Amino acid sequence: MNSKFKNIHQVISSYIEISDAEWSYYSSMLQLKVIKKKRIVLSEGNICREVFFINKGLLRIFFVDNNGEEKTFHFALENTFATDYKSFLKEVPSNYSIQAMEDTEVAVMSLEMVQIGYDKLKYGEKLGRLLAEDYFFMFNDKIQAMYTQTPLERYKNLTTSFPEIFQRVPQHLIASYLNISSVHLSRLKNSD
Amino acid sequence: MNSKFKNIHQVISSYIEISDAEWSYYSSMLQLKVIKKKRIVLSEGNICREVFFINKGLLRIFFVDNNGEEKTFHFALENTFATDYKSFLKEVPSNYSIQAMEDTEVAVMSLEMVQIGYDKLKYGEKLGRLLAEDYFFMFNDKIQAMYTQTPLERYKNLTTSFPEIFQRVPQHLIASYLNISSVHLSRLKNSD
DNA sequence: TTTTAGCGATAACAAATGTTATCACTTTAG
DNA sequence: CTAAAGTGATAACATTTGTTATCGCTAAAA
Repeated sequence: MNSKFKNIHQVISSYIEISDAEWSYYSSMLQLKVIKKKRIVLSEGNICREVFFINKGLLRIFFVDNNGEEKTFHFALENTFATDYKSFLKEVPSNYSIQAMEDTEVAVMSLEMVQIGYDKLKYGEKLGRLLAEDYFFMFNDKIQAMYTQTPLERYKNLTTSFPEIFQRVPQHLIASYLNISSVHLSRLKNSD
Repeated sequence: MNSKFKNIHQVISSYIEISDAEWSYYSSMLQLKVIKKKRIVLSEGNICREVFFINKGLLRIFFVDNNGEEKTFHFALENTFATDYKSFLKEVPSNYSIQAMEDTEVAVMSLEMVQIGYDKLKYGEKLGRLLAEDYFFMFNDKIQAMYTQTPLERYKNLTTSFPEIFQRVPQHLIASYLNISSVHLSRLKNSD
């Protein structure tokens, strides 16, 4: 069993039962890649052909608004998946770009591999369902936070739920993630 | 075949293959209900025990922010599902309330019924996956709209994508759905 | 090493949005 | 039918947030 895929094995095992035989069959389709810092692995307008599982490092998912400004949609951390799920599954052009914020080691899955998972793994469809549900819940919480919290509250929550982020990405990207200007974030930080 | 469940049958059939035998078995677990206008069918803090499929009418999903003000999260229309999916699946207290905006006819599914679907229907897990994916995509679009569009743009999009809404729900609820004050929405409307 | 580009704080000002109050009009409840 | 509650427009004002510009500092590139 390739130790490089230990993390993704653990995560998948937390969702479904998967036998060693199944895993050795399935994980043989995984590809390990290292993405250099600042490298863009998906550009807006292209079809997203890969799901990245992050072993180490940090990916940033962003899109460009009507004024041509980048908005950071999500920071994808270790042991989570990163992709444009819609573009990937439906094979339509993506609205998103994905960029490495650090040298990042990922396990890569293709669409073919995911579909083989649905068809051939005993609990493949269930895995797909549970993952979609979990990411759905995550988005749900994000929307609720956008509705109910002020930028200052969102900032404070971030400092408690993920303090390392401030060491790992520049502040103006955090501002864009919070959907406020960098000047405003600086003000909020230094005013209480 | 009960004609009251024709709509939900069509929607499910658009996701998966389901035989007549399977459907007559499965649909026998459905319950038809009529919800009177203004009636609240889920209150914040309670566990959501039902998924509603809307035959006719309109449900409003909302939560209460830190200042005690209602925020309208979603308007659920004919031929769509409405629930707090997280509360329902995980059996945890809900952050949401659900209220009928009109006399509303729904087909009701229990958690037990949904789980039987996963286990017993040939493509039950696949149905669950595809539904979770679709609602995930919907939330994804909603987040992107919140990041990239001004309130005026969101308002205009609503007028084109769902014009009837303005006849069916009061404007101040639309304002809360757009996440702006009712005064501000009134201004936007009457200023260009 | 020496530039150059990126980053974050700050000030001054502008624009967007919220708050409160009032009013006319409708719908609903008794 | 009548009173009460709900609804939407509007004005005046307050607050939040964005924009532009500047500056010093640091990190990256030549």
